[in-house]
This record gives sequence, structure tokens and C-alpha cells, in this order.
Amino acid sequence: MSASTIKVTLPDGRELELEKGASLGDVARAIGPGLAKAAVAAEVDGRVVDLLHTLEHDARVRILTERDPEALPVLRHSAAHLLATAVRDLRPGAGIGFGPAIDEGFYYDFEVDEPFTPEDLEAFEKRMADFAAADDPFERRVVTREEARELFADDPLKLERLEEFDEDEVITVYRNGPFLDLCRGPHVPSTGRLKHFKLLNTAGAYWRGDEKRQMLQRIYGTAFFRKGDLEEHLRRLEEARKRDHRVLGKQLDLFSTDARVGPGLILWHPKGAIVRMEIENFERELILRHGYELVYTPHVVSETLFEISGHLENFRENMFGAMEVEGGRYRPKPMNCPGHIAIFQAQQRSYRDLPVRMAEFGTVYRYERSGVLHGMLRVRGFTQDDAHVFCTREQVSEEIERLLDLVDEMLAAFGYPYSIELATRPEKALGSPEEWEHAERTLAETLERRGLEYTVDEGGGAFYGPKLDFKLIDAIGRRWQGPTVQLDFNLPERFGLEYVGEDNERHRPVMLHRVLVGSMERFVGGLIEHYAGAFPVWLAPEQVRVLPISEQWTEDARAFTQTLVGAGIRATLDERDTLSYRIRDAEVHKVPYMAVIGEREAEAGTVAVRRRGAGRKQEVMERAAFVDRVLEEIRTKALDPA
RNA sequence: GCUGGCGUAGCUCAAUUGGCAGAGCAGCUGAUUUGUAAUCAGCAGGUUAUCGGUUCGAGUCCGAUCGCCAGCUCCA
Repeated sequence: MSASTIKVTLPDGRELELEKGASLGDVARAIGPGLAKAAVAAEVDGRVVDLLHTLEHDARVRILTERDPEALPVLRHSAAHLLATAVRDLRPGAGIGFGPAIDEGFYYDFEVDEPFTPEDLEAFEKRMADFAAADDPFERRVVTREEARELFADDPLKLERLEEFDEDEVITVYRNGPFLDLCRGPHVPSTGRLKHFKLLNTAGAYWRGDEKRQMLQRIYGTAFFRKGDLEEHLRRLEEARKRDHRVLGKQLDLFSTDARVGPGLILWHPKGAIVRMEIENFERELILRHGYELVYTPHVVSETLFEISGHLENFRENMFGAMEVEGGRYRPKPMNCPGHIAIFQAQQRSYRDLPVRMAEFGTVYRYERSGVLHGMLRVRGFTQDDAHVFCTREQVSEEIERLLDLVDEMLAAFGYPYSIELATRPEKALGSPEEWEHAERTLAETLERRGLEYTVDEGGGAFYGPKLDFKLIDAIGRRWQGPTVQLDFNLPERFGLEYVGEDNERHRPVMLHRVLVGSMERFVGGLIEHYAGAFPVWLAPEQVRVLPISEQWTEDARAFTQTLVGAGIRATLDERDTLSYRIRDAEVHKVPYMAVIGEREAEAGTVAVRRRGAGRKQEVMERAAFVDRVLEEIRTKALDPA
């Protein structure tokens, strides 16, 4: 092979020989005209680049088309440029910030005097379509720092970014039509590739995410290769909106907030309280089976405790203010751990006592800035299903294993698949690197021993120890914060925790923090959305609604309701208006079972059972059999058939 | 906290350029007794979030406060 050629290896192992300096577009053309047309971008030695990128060395190359998931962020990033093109066209003075692709789409930040209106968005979207129709190529150019300074002389935000480049860093700019941006790329070949996009909303966003800097106006949008994908995405957004726990919470009378009570403080209505009670009962029974002991600690605690724990120092801005009582200062507790530690320390502990597993449904109060509050998902008062395990260093691995079982059993009951993340040592961390290394390895090895897949969140641990995060995946594919297991090198030290070992010496125990649901408020809020308000029977506030067909059968229906209630089933009798009206009402309130009793059922001692959402498909069965079925569903925590 | 938007009956929403606050559902009363997603009629329901201002006149315009929403920042 001559010095002026390079070797390109394709995913199928095939090798091509091309001129040095050939572009990825050339590679695609060399493979075939069909691929050349379909090509969107390319992956060179694992890095996504655009087709203009040239090859100077031998490389492994994969041409990316619409079908490759890696191509979507490229499209979206290009869509962000298209948006900026339109905004610059309609608002010539607009300053440009950053415009990256994000998980579900893209955004671009602008510095403008007048914030954008919904009408502006429509106008921008139309203008984007014009520039897309023009099919301008995305042109990449490497520039010197000086050139770049000149090109962006009128863009202070870009100039600021420019100053951050290292001396030897390659500075590239991209042009499409009239729009030039300082950008690393990659981009699709031309604006004509951008066919299916939508601008979604606008909001303020701080420049560089720094609240001390000026606020820019951000426009969010999304883009797809195929029309159907865009439609599907918009349909999902609509579906998510319909499942909104704040809307369903009101419709189903589960919870509310009240300005007089205070923002971020949840009022659990009777029906919401039943859902919570069922979860707590289930979990209480579960953890007792898993070797936990229940404790209770006070809601208002002397500041002394939080001075020792360090919360007053490190968590102060999240704590409610102090109240003075007889010269002492008290705070609503923001966390339960110090209380549990105090219980641990109430007696001398022997290695024979360990591990000590202490659990509490502990209500905590944290000051959250008003702008972040959100329904039940982000509040100022919430109840954690909190537990702390005090054990020896050697016991950590086994305790983690037990937790994995517990997590699995807990989440299975709600039908949540989950993924695991191992969060490791952050920049600012307490404890020695060796200690961290050991702890991280323990966690990783335990997961591996159980054959569990996990990803590593590098630097995502708390300053006081590494953790395992379990992410729930809900019915419409969204990820939620689930259980966490956190190792703590800090508190045992601060409180001087000790146990007496086999050697009659004092040792420092290891401490694990763990939650399963995290916060009852957030978890139930998430469950409402997961089930779209249609709780499985065991969680349903009302499990059976008994419907007599006419007044004649009311007494029989009342007796049957009593039978159900007597068996421990949450059943009510509805003897109002027409049967149709009551069926509708039960459906609207998502009651899982309707039990209809009329002449035929009264005579035969049966019941006509209609399942929520099943329409007219009903089943007539013996009453005792129905009671058994409902009890069985409750016992097994049966989920609705998908 | 910040930027923008919003706040009308229990709920969902109307109310020309500033000109008599309305409807459906829910509730109550009565009639109807119904076989699978809304029977009919009547009644009641409001200091238009709160406070102040402009105006002959404010749900509508202006200011402040409170709350909510979309984000930013932060997080269970």
C-alpha cells in the first residue's frame, strides 16, 4: 500500500483502500450509491463524526444512517442550528448561546430583549421549514483562534466560550445558509435532512447554568428522521400529560395541597391514604421478614444532634429554621440518620449484635426553593422509608446482597423493571482513596456475584461514600429514582460509633443508608402515573363497587357488600340513578371491579362481574368464587393484565 | 430564588374594544326503578386568589403580595 492511501475497515470486516484525506462521504460512496444517499454521519474508531470529516489514517468506519440510534443526536443538533438560523433571521439582534441535542430532542439558548411568545415559536418553526427546504449544506471549517474572534465579534457568548479553548484544541465552525456557529459538530450533510421537527416550549435558562449570570431564553424542540416517530413522540407527551399525577390526584381525590397549609406540603385524602397505607403495610411486613427492626424518632430535634452529624454545617440551606424552646434551639429533622445513630448508641454494642438494621417511616422536612416544587414529586415535607444498617466491614457484602433481594421483591410488587447504577468517588470526598476503592470494589463484586448488570456513574457518589442507585422504568418508559443504597464513611466517624469486637477491642462499624421507595410522596406520585390512576386491586382505594340493577335488589346487594367488607375487601354499594350512570361513574373512578346484581343473579345467588376497562365483557359467577378471586388478587398483589 | 405564563362556582371552562359574571359536570330537592360508560325537572352555588391604584364604570388596565404552571439551578 502506498503512502498516499489508507485502509478503512468496515463493520463486516471488509477493507477498503482510499486516498488519504478521503472524506466519510467518499467512504459511503465507495461502499455503494444507496448507502451514500442514506448516510447521515459516520462512526470512526468509535467516535461519531460527520460525512465531511476526512481520514488521514487507517480507521474502523461505520456509516450511520437513519436506522442507527447514534444518528439521532446528530440530526437533533443540526435541528438546533436550523432553529438558530430561523431565530437569527426573524430576530436579527438575537445573541446565541449553546444549542445541544438532549435526550428527547434539542434546545438552543438565545439572548434577546423581548422573551419569546408561543406565536414566535410558530413563526420560527415555519421559517425553519423554509431553510430546510433550501437544503443548504452544513459546511465545516477549521479556523484559527483569531479568525474565530473575528467571525464572532458580535457574539459575546461565543467569544466567551472561545476563550476556554486550549491552545492546541482544534476550533471548528459550521455554516448552513446564512447561519454560522462555533461548533464541534457533527452535523447531517444538509438542512434538507431536517423534515420532521417541532418546537415545544420556551423557558428562561441561565447562561452556563449559573444563576449569577444573565438569563437567556431557551427554546426546546424535538426532531426525528421519520414522521411516524415524531408523531409517536408527541403522542407519548400527550399520554404523559394525561397521566399527570396532579390531574389524576384531583380527579381521583387522592391528595391536595392548600396555600394555607403551605406550598410543598401534601394533604393525603382518604383514598390516597389507603394507597400509602397498603404500601407501608406491605413494606413493613417485608422488612421485618428481612431482619429489620422498627423504630420511631422525633420530628423536631435539638440542633445539638445536627451539629454533631454535620447537617447544620453542610445541609443548612435545606433545613427549616430553628425554633427556640427554653433556651434550646430545635429543628424539624431533614434526615432520619442521626436519630437512628442515637438509638444505636443508647447501649454498648457487641459484634454479636451486628448487623443492626433499623427502619423507620420517618417524616422529614427540607426547605426547597419555591420554583422547584412539583406536585407530590418535589415537596418540602415527605416520609422516607428510611433504614440504616450498622455492621462490620466484613459484613458489608452480605448486607448488600440482602438489600438486592429486598429491592427485587419490593419492585416486583409494583411491576417496575429497573436498572442499577454504581456511583463512585466524587471530586470532593471524605475518607481515603483506598477506603473508597475498597468500598466501590465491594459493591461492584457483590453485583457481579449476583450476575446483575450495572452501569457506573463516575463521580456520582455522595461526598461521604459510594452508592447504588436503582432506576425504575415505568409503564411508558420513563426512568424514576428508585431505591438507593449508600455507604457512609462520615457519620460513624463524627458520632464516634463503636462496637466491641471478638478481640475485646473497640471498632468502628460501617453504616449503610438505604431507602426502597425513597419518599412516600414521590413514590405514590410516580405510581399514579405508572398505573395512569388504575391501581391494581391490592392498592385500589375502592376495590369493588356493588351495583343493584333496581331498587328491588338493593337489599341483596347490600348484604353482598357486607360479605365483601367482612372478608376484608374495600367494597361500596352504589344505589343511585341508572345502571349505566353508575357503571360510568365506577369506570371514571377506575374501580377495578363492578359487581352487578339483578333478578337473575339474585335468584341464582350469583354476581355479574365487570372488570374495569373490559367493557361489556362480563362474567357471571358464584358469589363465594368472586370473593375468593378478589382476595387472591389482593394476596398475590396481581397486576392488571397488560 | 430567577425568567416567562397563568389564577372566574367543588371541577372543566365562557364572558366583544373596560359596560348587568355565565354554561356543563359535581352537589341538594323532587319525579323516574332502570341489565352494563351520563334519565328528567327544579334549586342552590361567586367580595372574579388577596390588597391597593387608574376610571363615571375593572374579571378585563397598572402595582404589590400569595399560589400554580413551563423551565433554569437543586434534589428523596
